[in-house]
Amino acid sequence: MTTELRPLQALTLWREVTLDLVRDGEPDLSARQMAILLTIYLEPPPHTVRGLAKRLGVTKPAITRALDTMGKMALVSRRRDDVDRRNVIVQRTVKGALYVERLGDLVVARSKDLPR
Amino acid sequence: MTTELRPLQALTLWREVTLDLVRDGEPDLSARQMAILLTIYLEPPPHTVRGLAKRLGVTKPAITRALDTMGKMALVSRRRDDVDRRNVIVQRTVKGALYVERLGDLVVARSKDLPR
DNA sequence: GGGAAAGAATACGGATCCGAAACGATCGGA
DNA sequence: TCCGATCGTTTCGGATCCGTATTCTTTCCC
Repeated sequence: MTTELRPLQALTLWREVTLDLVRDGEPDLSARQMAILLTIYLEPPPHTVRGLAKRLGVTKPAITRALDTMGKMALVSRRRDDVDRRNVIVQRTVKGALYVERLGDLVVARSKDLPR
Repeated sequence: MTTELRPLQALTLWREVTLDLVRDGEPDLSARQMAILLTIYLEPPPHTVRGLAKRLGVTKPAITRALDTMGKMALVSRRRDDVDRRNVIVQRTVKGALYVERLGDLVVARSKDLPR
């Protein structure tokens, strides 16, 4: 189906899910980090630093930093590309998959209870 | 209607809207800032620092800082409460209303084009 | 009137972020 | 082989963020 969100419903959904993310105690992901994480988990690999930078419209160091931080959180990992050793392949992790899965459930749950 | 998002649709929606926010050049709002902004614009006033801190489950200085930053961006403004001069009332602005309105349109637009 | 309580802002040390620029490693074509 | 191009990381100065603790003003109540 095509969903038929209206603006007030859309904003309410966005607010409630954001509130859930803020309240759960985990350190917040920045918008960039979130965009990177979801891109890695929703789009087919491989994912490189350069590719992500281009897709997000930000500089490469911004991607490197975000991967550093999310790497410490174990949400993603990095590996050298054996074919072209200049490349770094960004990989999924179990913890990252769980995080993304939980976010999906959160959005679904909040979308079920919106104002008419 | 009650929307019937499925997890993959929910995640795709979240990703695309987040990507839009990252790409539009404006400095990103943190999750906390976003939660504050949407609370101010979606819930009936008055909004105080303490009330927002309690609702978001974060400390008061975190709210003060977020209001400082969003105040510089002209997304919100602050005014002393004349009735109880200890309180600060957080107020909406034209620019903030436009920002929120645009976010709503963004979510609506992205929700119209989700995978089945 | 005076002290406790409440509300918001400020100070602090430490962590993270930004973009631009420089740097090292690797690849590939002449 | 060698030299330019590519890729990712690091460095830099400056800005922002965090929570805790403190300060300042105002209010409330005995």
